Amino acid sequence: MRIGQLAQLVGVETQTIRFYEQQGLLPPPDRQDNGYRVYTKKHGEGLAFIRRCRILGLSLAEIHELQSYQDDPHQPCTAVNTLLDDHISHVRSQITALQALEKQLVSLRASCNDDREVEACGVLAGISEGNMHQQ
Amino acid sequence: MRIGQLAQLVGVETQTIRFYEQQGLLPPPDRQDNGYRVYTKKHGEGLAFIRRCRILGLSLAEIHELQSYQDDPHQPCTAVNTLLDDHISHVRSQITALQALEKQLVSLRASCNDDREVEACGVLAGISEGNMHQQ
DNA sequence: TTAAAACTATAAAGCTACTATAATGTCAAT
DNA sequence: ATTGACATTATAGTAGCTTTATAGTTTTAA
Repeated sequence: MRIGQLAQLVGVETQTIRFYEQQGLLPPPDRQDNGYRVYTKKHGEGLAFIRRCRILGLSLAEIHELQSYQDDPHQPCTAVNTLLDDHISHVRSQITALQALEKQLVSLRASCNDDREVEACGVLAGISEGNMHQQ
Repeated sequence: MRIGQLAQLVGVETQTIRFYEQQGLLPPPDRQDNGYRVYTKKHGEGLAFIRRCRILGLSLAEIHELQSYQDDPHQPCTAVNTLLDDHISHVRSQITALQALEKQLVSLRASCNDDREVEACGVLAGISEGNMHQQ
């Protein structure tokens, strides 16, 4: 199959496929006489793997790491689990940070209503004066 | 004051100050005969405002928008409040997405322990087969 | 048969918000 | 005179693509 079909199959843009190849995440496929890339089912699986990892929030570097484990199937999978554990704690700390931020924003928003002039806006005043009661 | 002092005062790097100037977020300061930038208290306040906005997660474009409101102090501050409301809902949807992601990751992690070979790793199998029970 | 539409190729720039590096110039102190 | 701390500009790098430009190929329609 050619790049456009693969792209449609997995739901990405063709440029994204070329980009992954360039980044070393997808093996370079064979070429037709005209230079067009020819993909196999294996490529499709590889690409789908990458996309699912991306949906899980893994970075390209982390995906690369997972692929290196796949290439050596008889080592223990501790490293895989550790990678995931690290990622989970990363996601958790992001959540915590965003929740703290939400609190700050909501309390800032409560310091104003819509019926004022910019000059007297509680939100702008709050930011300007640093009344963001941190943490 | 010169750029280094301003940087230390507000807690940013000198390059960041030049960057904000280049992006039109800080007004270009006067220069000494040798070309060095000379900053006033006003610049300090402007920079502090930018930094507090950044801590609140606002983009440079949003900060720019806020500045344009500040320049016209007698219009109603509805737009400011709307900007903040939009940002709050943005943050909330990020939190929601990350919480869903965390669930997915945790259940994926539960499908494996450390005592397997990569070949039998529940995590890798889960990603490969798309057992990520979405949503 | 030919011309347009659709697909492919490469290379390079753009996006965000900086950070880092390079090469150079200025100033105070030793 | 030279070292050190500071300043200047210009350029590239970061992540993960997306967009644009330019060009060649294949397929479809007139």
